[in-house]
Amino acid sequence: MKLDTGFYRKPTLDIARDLLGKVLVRSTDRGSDLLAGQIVETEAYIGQDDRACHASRGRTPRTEVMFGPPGHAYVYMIYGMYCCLNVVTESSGFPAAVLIRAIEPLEGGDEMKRNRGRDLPPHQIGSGPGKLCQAMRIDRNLNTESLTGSRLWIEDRGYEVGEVLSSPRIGVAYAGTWSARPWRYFRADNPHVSRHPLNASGTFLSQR
DNA sequence: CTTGAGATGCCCT
DNA sequence: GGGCATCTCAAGA
Repeated sequence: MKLDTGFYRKPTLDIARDLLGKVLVRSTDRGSDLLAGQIVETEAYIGQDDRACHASRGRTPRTEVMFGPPGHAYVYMIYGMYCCLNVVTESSGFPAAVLIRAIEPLEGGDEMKRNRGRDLPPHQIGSGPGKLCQAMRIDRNLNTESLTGSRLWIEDRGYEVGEVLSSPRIGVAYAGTWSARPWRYFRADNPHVSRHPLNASGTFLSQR
């Protein structure tokens, strides 16, 4: 069942943890089938004090959506060529969001592979915030989109999550002491997680 | 396996 | 103009 607004109006760390095992679903005009993937990795960005959070630099056109009501998409472009998907959390006026960092493809895997523009093994389709947006055709046209609408939403399909690990967030070394907070969450047993610690010791297949 | 460089557009100073 | 919540490819060990 589709998550409703109430799911997103909670403390952001709870949501980041609870989104693991939920299913991100995308409905597009092209291709009649849905694209769907299980969320296996997230990061929390919480408030104007959090120096890693885009909203820490104030209320601007880009960050406006984070100050708005929960349950909407915050999609921004990074490095000029990739997009990242966040879900806005907490209450209006308090800027916070959860970055979706990795998904395990469940439906439409072939189309996702085509969207990625190359032939890839399954664990490379959605193992990163830019990768999953490319795979599911998520770009800035979906910025501010409601997650209770018909183009992009998240479902609970009753998946068991198993062991959850946390770590500092990726790529925010500039954020001073805030960079050390363990606000990244990921499934311990899942090879679709980006930069999974087990990859280095060879338990999972290579990310490349 | 690892490391390093380059791509490339937008946001904010 | 500087820097960015990234990714891919090529080269080396």
